[in-house]
Amino acid sequence: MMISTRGRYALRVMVDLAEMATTGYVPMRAVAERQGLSLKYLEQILPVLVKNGYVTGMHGKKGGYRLAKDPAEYRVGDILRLTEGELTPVGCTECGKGSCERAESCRTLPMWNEFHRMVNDYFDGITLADLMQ
Amino acid sequence: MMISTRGRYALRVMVDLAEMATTGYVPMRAVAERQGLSLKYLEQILPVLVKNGYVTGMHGKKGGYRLAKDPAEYRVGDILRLTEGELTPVGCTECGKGSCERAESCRTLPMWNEFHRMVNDYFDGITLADLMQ
DNA sequence: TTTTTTTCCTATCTCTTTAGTAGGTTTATA
DNA sequence: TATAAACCTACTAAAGAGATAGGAAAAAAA
Repeated sequence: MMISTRGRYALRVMVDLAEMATTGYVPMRAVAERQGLSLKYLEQILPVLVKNGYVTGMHGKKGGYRLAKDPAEYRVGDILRLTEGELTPVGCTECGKGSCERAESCRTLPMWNEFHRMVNDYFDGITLADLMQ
Repeated sequence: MMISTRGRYALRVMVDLAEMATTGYVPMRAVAERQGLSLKYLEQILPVLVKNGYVTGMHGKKGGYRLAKDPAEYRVGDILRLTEGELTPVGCTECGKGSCERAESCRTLPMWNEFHRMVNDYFDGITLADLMQ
């Protein structure tokens, strides 16, 4: 299983925030309840999104979260890469470095590289706006 | 990481067997050495391929393995599904059953389903023959 | 100024998977 | 009968998945 709950939940949260955009700051407690997810688990995922400027977090009473940009500005690929770590479906294509010394002669590597590209392209072609409504 | 060493090694072994086709039965010891893989680990993977008629195993001296069919007859997808278990990149699309009760209203599920289909189609479109030479 | 409500931070835990190692049994050839 | 191979089964160490838990900091309301 390549995409874990971290990335999937992050995505569901962000779509939820997108759909509740008019309501100002949305407390995560409400999102967790609507989505049937563990609040404590989500609290662990969200600071990453805040730090990278994807959502804005507001402390205290009347606080919560809201999207920092227009839903159409978010690529699903970016959100997944942020929450899951690099989207690397195969060990061979570990980001950047050619980790395998057999790379030159390997019969299967080109296939993995193409797959890696395909996966990232797929998710980069979808925005939060596409997932809404 | 979605595709583990089991499936990747199985594939490399089968391509190796395909390229050594003229040599009769090829002992796994030789394949392991050429590919730089643990013999003991491969010995654990190969019986599955034999049981499903992908390769033929021959006991004893002068024994070894060889492909049961023409390289063009093997789809990479089939080999991976056999050695890895179902190719399910996302928990939501667990084979057959709609495991999630939120399926109806889920904003992200269609994307995961489409992704699941894409992954399987990709690997089903490649044969062992495509990987050779 | 105190209470409440929220984000945020960090530690811990259980279960499963991954990637092997290890040792022995069976089978066929020389 | 010796040898070389497939085959079978158990074990293990490390990592990752999917949380739970407890509390600190901050901001608004009372």
